[in-house]
Amino acid sequence: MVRMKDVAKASGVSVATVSNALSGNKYVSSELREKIFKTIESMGYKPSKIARSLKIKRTFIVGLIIPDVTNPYFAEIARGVEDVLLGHDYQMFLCNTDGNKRRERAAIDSLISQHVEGIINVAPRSGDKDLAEFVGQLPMVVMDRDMDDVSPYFDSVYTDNYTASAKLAEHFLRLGHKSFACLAGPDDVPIARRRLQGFIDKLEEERIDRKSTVVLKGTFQFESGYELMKHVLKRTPRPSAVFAANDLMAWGAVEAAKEKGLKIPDDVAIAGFDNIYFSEFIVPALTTFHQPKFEAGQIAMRRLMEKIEKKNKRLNLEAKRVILEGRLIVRESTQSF
Amino acid sequence: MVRMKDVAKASGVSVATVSNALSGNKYVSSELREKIFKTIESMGYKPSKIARSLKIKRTFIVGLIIPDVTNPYFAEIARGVEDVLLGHDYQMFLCNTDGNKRRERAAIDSLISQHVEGIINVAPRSGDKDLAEFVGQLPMVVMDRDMDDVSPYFDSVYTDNYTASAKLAEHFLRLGHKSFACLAGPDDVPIARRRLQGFIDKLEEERIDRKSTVVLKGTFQFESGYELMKHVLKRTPRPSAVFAANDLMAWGAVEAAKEKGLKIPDDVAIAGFDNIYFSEFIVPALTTFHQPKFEAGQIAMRRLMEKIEKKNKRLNLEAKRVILEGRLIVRESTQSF
DNA sequence: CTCCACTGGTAAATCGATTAACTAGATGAT
DNA sequence: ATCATCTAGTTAATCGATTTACCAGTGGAG
Repeated sequence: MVRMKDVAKASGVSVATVSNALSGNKYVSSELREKIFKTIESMGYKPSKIARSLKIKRTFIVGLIIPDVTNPYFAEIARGVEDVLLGHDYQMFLCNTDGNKRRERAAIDSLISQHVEGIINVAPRSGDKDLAEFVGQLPMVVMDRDMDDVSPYFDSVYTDNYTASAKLAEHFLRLGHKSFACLAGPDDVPIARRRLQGFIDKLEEERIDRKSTVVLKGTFQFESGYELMKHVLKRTPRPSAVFAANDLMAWGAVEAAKEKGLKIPDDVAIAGFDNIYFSEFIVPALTTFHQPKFEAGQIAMRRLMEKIEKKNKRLNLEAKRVILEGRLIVRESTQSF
Repeated sequence: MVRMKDVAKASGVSVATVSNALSGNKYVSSELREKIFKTIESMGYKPSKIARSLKIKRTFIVGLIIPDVTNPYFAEIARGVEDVLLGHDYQMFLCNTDGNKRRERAAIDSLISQHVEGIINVAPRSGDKDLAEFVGQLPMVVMDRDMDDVSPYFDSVYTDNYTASAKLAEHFLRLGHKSFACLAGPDDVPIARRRLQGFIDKLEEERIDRKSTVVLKGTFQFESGYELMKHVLKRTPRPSAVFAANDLMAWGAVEAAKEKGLKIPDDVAIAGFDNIYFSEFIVPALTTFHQPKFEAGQIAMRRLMEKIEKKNKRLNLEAKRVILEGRLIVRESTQSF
């Protein structure tokens, strides 16, 4: 491996001069600079980012923690994050947690000892106290966690899930539905609770009998939606409208309904949440609440970048919340056209 | 930040002893060891991987280069790679290239200067000569590139695309189809050429008139399949069977056909390639050639790990090719049940 | 009683960069 | 002529670990 020292010797200058020529931090005569660049080229010298990082205490690396890249929702966020990174010459460590608290914790620890400059933590399962432990250790932006209690510590970027699912409820009510099933997410995930609550509250507000609403808890995965829907379809009377906590579950529900020979939306209407890429194309196309995933990733990463800059200037940046604008998207799974 | 030096001072020993206690490389009396661990705990010391890397010349980081995580096919490979990594306490840099040669090149350069220990390069667009430049610089495993010419340089893991698509052709022929359309991948992607060739050759072998086969080139993306299919459906006579170069394109083709009010598979049969997770669930479920994506990621990563180990022992490991076993999966998009 | 091997620990060099402090020479103002 | 300033470079300390070479003390063999 060729080091800066070797380049210096070969071009008859000191390492300091090579370093200055490279960084432009101090003036180096164009004569020498040219000479140096030539030997760098000919020797195939590549500066060691490791050594550099050790000295300047910066790595230009961030960590992205998500439950699962295989989930199109998270994959799109990841692309948004990367999009911003690319322009800044940063690298990204990717960690999947499978929604496992222990793995999430391990990921954060590992990222910290790798000296990442910041972390984007998507849909964390860790409690606020767990996260609070890392306050001050490094900048972190939390996504998809719309509880107030994290915000004092870290920045957050998310959709107002409560209002969003209320809109879905409204949509169902407008269509005249009177009996409902909710395929909810895990109880310990804040956004899952919010989505459920927003939906339920709206129904109550409109004086729908609470007993006419079935609530089942699942895991945000396709299989989960499929299984829960099979249970729902065994009930009599059968609910006429099903709200799934995300598109993957809605999709599973659709499959279960089709298997039973039910017509969607006539026999049963189904809506999801997220508007993942594929929801437009499955049959029937899914009614859902659109979340700007790519943009959310960008926003979160830009915010993280700001925090990193500020931190390096020893400035403190107050924690901030960004509430994303989403929108209801009505498609064939709830309404015939 | 608390350094090893601080821990040493606080426990009244030298840094060497702390280091030895931590690594177990040299014997440290249990008395001291305990004391050291206690102060480490109380001071919240976390060893700097940067400093360690600089000294021992290892980073325990690998790079994964893929066209796009948003594509479920690559996402699954990524999970397979990560699965192996996790057991070895490695971290992974993720780079998306969007199939862009320049970005791929930039990714490799960046990864090298980050001192990754190896790279898994999935479906590279770079030519063999481009890649050859990195031979000897670091271990690399190439995936989804089934050309012989890369193999002398780097390990590779892939499916025998030629034989696989021949099987799909056979399947169509068995069903009695006589006129075909191929929605192929980009011409400069080796596996795209192989898939096309395998299909075409099998047709010829069975004396299908070449003129009855339409070949259109696309981009492996949903939209591309959709657009190409629209062109195909304008032709008279309309082909009765469509082979798309991957599931995403097949899916797009399905949508285009449905839009025209065509029945699948009766009016037109459609098959894809890859068997991505969702292909089982779309309607009609897709006939496709299954590739073991997660397992392929695991295999590639295990192989890379071997190469890294060998390299660190100054041993040379010959380049090797792993041909994966896939299988034909027949579903409703080609055959009514 | 000496010598040697062994044990448990330390001092200091090292990895490859950055950068503060310094220097030698040139230029300019008074 | 003297001193301050500027220019273009160098020397050496530093980042935070690992590891080689060394040392002091102990115990056993001869």
